[in-house]
Amino acid sequence: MGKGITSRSEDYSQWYNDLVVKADLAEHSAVRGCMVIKPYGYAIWERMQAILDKKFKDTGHSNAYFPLFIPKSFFSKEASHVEGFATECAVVTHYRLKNDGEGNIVVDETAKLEEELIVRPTSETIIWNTYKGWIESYRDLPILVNQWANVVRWEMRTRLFLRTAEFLWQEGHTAHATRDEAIEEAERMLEVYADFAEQTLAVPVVRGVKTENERFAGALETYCIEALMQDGKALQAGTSHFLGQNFAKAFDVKFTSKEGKLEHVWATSWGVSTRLMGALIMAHSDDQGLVLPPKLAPIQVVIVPIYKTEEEKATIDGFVNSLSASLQDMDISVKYDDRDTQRPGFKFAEWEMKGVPLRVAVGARDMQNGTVELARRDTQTKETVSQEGLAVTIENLLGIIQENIYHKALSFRNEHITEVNSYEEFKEILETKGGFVSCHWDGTVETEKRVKDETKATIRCVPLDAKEEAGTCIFTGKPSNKRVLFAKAY
RNA sequence: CGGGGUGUAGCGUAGCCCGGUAUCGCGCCACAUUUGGGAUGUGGAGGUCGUAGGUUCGAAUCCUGCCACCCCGACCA
Repeated sequence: MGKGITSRSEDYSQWYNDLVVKADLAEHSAVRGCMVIKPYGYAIWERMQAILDKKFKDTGHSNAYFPLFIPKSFFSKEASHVEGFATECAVVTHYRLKNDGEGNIVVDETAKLEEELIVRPTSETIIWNTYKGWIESYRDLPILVNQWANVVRWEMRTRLFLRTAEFLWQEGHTAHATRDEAIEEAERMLEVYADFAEQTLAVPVVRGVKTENERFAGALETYCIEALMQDGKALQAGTSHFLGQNFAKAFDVKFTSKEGKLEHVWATSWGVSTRLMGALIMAHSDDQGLVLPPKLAPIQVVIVPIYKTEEEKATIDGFVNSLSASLQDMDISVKYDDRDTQRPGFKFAEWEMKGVPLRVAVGARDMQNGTVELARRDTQTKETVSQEGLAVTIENLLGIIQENIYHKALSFRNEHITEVNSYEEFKEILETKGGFVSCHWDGTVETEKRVKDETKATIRCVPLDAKEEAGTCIFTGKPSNKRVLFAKAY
């Protein structure tokens, strides 16, 4: 690796790719713009899924599954939604292949579909087409459904985890009787995401709403969480949309209210994807490799034995077996790396690369002294501790590591929110320091676009906690009543 | 999709300008010595040089098409 992450150099991209590959998370597939998620990478995704899924259930949602293919006509029903997705879809036009007689498999032109099928770029349309049949009365509402699925967007430019042609995600699609209830749902799910990012991923996020320009195609309001990466660029980590009645109107989904009136339902959708893996990697990792917060790490503790003879190994095995059992009782996942094909130093480096939060090294010397060596991945420090009460020591330390990783990321993020009051200052900060730039903006799409053209920075969000404050737009000088966050983004 | 770059063993590469069947390192296999931070020695295996054509007595090398990947731009979770 050897390329400094903290330098904010152009090597950052290369560093990221190397890290992903060397930490054994993913690789490019033979299929354009797609990726292969390798077992270790997928284990991290499964942790995310498990934790998020529980949060969804706890907030009253159920999982369901809808088709991968969406008839083209569904797409043209919601005008702004079409515009947002029309240019980036994979389209199925035929349903049969044949042998051309020369040993080549070719598309059978006679097997052309009447109506093309779109590989879902997101499922609003097919889900609302389905919900139409599920909803008649206010008694059928709310519908609180989530789907774990893959989606495809034919992106021009791809990047492992951050932007791949196919990606894994969850998408929640809810239907409500009232506007307020739908808004409440969208805000609730944003908070679920924000809490997950901060408490589990240890990635601090800014909660906010998108400007009209950056809003989801078909939404009235897009709530988002924005994270900051170590190179000073922002990353949208999750979104929750208040869709108003747009999809209900497009798909004619009506219900009879308590008052006996026929009304269109109110909708939300929300999602996070394997992009969170990218956020995790770029927020915490260093030149030694991945740094995983304990709550997410598939392996929280790795134990490496150090021995010369089989007798020593047997003694260590006995100790490790009982330690592992205690840790597992505490729901701490343990890996005993007793491969005799690798030396200890190699294992140390390998598990550091994979981001295991805590390493326990036990040798003959330790067995005599009744100690072990604990090595933290986050601080790269080592200490020798007693074997007595070790499981509890480890449990506590994992908690401390989780906190430390979060606070490190939090102070970095806070140091990289810079308030500016002039366009010169704005450009200066973007060029030299990066991060979020907090400033006044006149609220127009035009200004936003011009700033983007000139600086590549976009409005990441209008923070939900932005305080009322009289000011003037740094670009046009027009009045503004709150600050927004600009940044260069992934 | 526009501009630039790169494709040579599992990985990273030299060779290409100036054509003569491929270099080095890591990794891999065997054995020995090793084992508290990525071991060392000796021996060994592994390559349709991205792909399809063309030029040539002869192509990794020159020419053309195609494909993939990387970087920049437009687009985007």
